[in-house]
Amino acid sequence: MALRYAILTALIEDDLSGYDLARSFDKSLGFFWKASHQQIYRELKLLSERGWIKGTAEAQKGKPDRIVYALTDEGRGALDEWVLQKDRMRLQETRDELFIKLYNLSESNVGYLHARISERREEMMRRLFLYERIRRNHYADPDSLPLRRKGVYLALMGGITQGEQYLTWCDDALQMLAGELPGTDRAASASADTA
Amino acid sequence: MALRYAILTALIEDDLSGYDLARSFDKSLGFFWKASHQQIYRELKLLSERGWIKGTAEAQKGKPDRIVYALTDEGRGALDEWVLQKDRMRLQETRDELFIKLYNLSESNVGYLHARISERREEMMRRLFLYERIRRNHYADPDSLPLRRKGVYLALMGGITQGEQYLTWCDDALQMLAGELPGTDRAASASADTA
DNA sequence: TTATAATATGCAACATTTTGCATATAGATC
DNA sequence: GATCTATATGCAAAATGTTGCATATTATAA
Repeated sequence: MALRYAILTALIEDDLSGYDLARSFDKSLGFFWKASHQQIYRELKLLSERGWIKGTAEAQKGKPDRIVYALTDEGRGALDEWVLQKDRMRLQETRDELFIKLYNLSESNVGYLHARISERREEMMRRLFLYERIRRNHYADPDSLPLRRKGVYLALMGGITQGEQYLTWCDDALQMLAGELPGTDRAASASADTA
Repeated sequence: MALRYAILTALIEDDLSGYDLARSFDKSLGFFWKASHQQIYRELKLLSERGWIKGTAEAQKGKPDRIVYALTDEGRGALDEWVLQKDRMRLQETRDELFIKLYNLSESNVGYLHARISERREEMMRRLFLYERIRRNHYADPDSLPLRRKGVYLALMGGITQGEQYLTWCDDALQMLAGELPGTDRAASASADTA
């Protein structure tokens, strides 16, 4: 259900095509809600049928035509309503397979898990660079932002501080696991290092 | 797919019934993977048919019979394999409706969103109490733990530090939103406070 | 000149999760 | 005696999300 409103939210400021949306779900809003292009196109069709958005075909030079969607008044109204709906908007659940895997830590997988955590650290670093750049460029002085933008700023800060916490955790975990890695004197599970 | 392995993981140390599992997914492991009892019973049936777990009916005094499940050697093997499987175990995605809602911050919902963030703060506080108690009681000296327990410890610390970060964010957000709440001199949207 | 990449859209099948309902026992409460 | 709560298990349908495939245009690279 939330995807529907995430799409409407993305359309508040700009009219976008499905393709644009798919890319914007890899950036900004996508930090808090991921969606594949298949999901997005399906939802766009439904939203269009409902009259919450309106699509307009646009010819392009050198590229296939595209359908650009704009929020309608109904859509805007539905979005405003949704924001105020309480129902099941529970506390963020972590849902992370890596943690389940950590519950199974053993000599045979410590090298593997160490490598996975390293990867995640790198990935999170890259993501934080993006977040931070957006912050510097658009949210340097949060107090002077218009109200809506303050909300976006808070979401962004949520992402940034969570990312920083994650990096710290990765470092601690890597350090602890490094102390358990099979040393050079024990060749038995050396392959786990490079796997 | 991960639920399957989360269940197997929960069965490593103890034999449990579906009911026990449902409750344990409200605690410990459940901090990292949530599941309803319907999901759990269905998965238990599948796992049983596959031979990864084995159920034994137990008569109880004063309560309906229960089926207690134990991990089989095949199940244990499948779990060990899964831990080493790379495939799609991506970086944790936040997936939080509240952030999408924050993108829609306006005068008409600032009171509502302030209240929701307050609630979450309370909920996270309660959760952190639990985490911290577990930590004190079972993981006070992490370096002396056996290897598998070190993994559980790392997961627990992930939950704790993330929770602490979340609390900090809530405080910052509440402060910023408090400055935007409709004051007593503006009665227009006063109802949003109590809604 | 064939192949690849980026743009742009979409269907169908499958997997997973959520929601609503259903059933049964027994102690505790009103 | 009726109702509530906790224990204990489960089906069926709906909603959501993922994966694999399909198609079409044009620029660029090998």
